[in-house]
Amino acid sequence: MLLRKFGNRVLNKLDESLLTRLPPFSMLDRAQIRAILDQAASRRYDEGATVFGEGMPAERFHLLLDGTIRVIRTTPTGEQIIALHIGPGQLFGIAPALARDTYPATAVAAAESLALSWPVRLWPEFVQRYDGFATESYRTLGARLGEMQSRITELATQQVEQRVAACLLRMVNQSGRKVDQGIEIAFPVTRQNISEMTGTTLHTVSRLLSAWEREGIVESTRRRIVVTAPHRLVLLSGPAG
Amino acid sequence: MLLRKFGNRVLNKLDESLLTRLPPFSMLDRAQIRAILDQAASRRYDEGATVFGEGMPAERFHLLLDGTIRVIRTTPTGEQIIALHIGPGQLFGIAPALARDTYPATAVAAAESLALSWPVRLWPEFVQRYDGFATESYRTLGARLGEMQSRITELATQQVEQRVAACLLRMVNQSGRKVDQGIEIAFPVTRQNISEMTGTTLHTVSRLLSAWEREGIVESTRRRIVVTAPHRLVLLSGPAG
DNA sequence: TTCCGAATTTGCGTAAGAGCAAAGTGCCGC
DNA sequence: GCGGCACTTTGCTCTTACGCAAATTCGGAA
Repeated sequence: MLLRKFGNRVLNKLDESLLTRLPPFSMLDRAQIRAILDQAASRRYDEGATVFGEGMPAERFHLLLDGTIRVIRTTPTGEQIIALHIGPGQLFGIAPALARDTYPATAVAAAESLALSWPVRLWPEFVQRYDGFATESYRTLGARLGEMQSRITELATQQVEQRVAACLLRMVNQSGRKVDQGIEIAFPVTRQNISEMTGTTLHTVSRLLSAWEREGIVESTRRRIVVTAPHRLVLLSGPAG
Repeated sequence: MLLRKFGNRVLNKLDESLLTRLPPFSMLDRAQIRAILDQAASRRYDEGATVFGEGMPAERFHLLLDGTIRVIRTTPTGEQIIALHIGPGQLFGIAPALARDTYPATAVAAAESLALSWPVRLWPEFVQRYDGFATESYRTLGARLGEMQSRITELATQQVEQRVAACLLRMVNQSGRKVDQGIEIAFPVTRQNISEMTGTTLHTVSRLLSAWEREGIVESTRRRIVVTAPHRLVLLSGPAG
C-alpha cells in the first residue's frame, strides 16, 4: 500500500510517474505534471475521516491516490445512502466542474486513504492550460452519470436479491483484489453499508450473504467479503445483468 | 404554444430574443446568438416521436424550445423507466459534453415539441468561443446530477406513496401551468408513466390517485393531472421532503 | 353519432421484505 | 488474556405493494 511506502508529506519522483498513468493527466508531459503537483496539497485520511461534508463551501477539488472514498448523502430522517465509491486515480469533489459552490454530498474515507487536492480557483486554469484534462474529467463525470442512471433503473425494477448481487459485482469490478479463494473487495464493507447502497435493510443483506455463503458463492468475515464464484453472482444479478 | 405561432421552419427575430433568455446563451450578445442560430437545425416532433435512441451514435446535441422531452431507458426485460423530463430552454442529448460518442438513453417527445440541434463537432467550438456557454451547460448538468441523486435516495428510502407524491410535485414544479382548479402538469401523463418514474406499478399509482382525488388533493382526467392542493402533497412526500 | 381501443379503476390473494427482538461472535484495545 | 463493543445472525410477525383478473370509462376517429 502506498501509504506505508511514502508516508504522507512529500511528493516524490514516483508520484510523478504514478500521476502520468491517471486519466485526468494521461495526456500531459513531465513539466506539466510537475507544475500541477507543485500546487497540490497531499493529505492522509484515517478510515472514517471526513474529507468534506454536504453543503460545505466547495473550496478544493481532490484526486484520490490510494484507498477508497465513500460518497454519501443523509436523508432528513437521518438514514444514510451511499451514492458511489471513489477508487485510486479518480477525481472527486469536483464541484467546480459543475459550477457549484458547495459540495452536494459528504465524502468519507472507507479505508485509510491518500489524496491530493487543489483550490477550486485552479480548475479553470487546469481546464484551459492542460489539453485533455477537461475531456478526461468530463468523461469520468459521464461514466458516473451513467452509473447513477443504472442504479436508478436497478432500484426501480429489480428486486433486492438482484440489487445486492449487482452491488457486490460493482465493488468487485471497481476494487477487487485477487486472493486465494477468489476476489476480495479491497475496502471494509459492513452489511449495513451494503444495505445503504442497495436500498434495503442490513437484516435482509445479512440473510442473503448467509445464504450465498452456504451455497459457496461468497466467503466473508467481519467487514471483509471475498467473492468465490462471481459468475454465479452475475446470474443472480438478473436477466442479462 | 410556440408551435402554433411560428410553425417549424424559419427562425425569426422573436426566436432570437427568446434564446437570449435561455441559460446556455444568457451571456452572449446579439451577433453571437445570430451566429449560433445560423448553424442550427430546427425540427418539430409529434407526441411520441423519437428524437434519438439509446446506443445510437451521438451526432447532434439539442435544445428544446417548446414542449416536453422524456428521457427513457429500457431494461433487458423490456420495462421502461423514465430518467427525467426536459423542459423548454434546456439542452439535451449533450453526449459531447461528457466525451461520449453514443447516446446513453432514448429521448421521446412527451408532447408535441420543437427543438433546435447542432452537429456535435460544434460543441467544442461553442465552448471555446462563447463565454459562459460551458459554465451554464455544466451547471445544468450538475443540477441534473443532483436530481438523479435525489431520485436514488428517494427510491432507496421512501415508500411508494411518498415517491409518487414527490414525483407529481417535481412535474408540477418543472412544468406546471396555472389553471382554475389548481396547477396542471403541462404534458400528458399516464398512470403507467408515473409508475415508470417512481419504480412501482400502474395499479398502485391508480389506487393512490383515486384516493387523492377522493380527498380533494388532485383532479385528473385521462392523461391530464391537476394538483389542487400542492401543500398536502408536500406533506405526503415525506418528512421535510 | 357510434364505435373502438387505450387508459383507468377496483377487488382479491399473495409474496417479498421490513420491522422488531434477541442471541451470538469476532476483533480491537487495554 | 480479557472485556466490551461493533457487527452479524436468525426467528417471527406484519405490512406493503405486487400480480392477476375483470369491469368500466373516456376520448378520439370514422
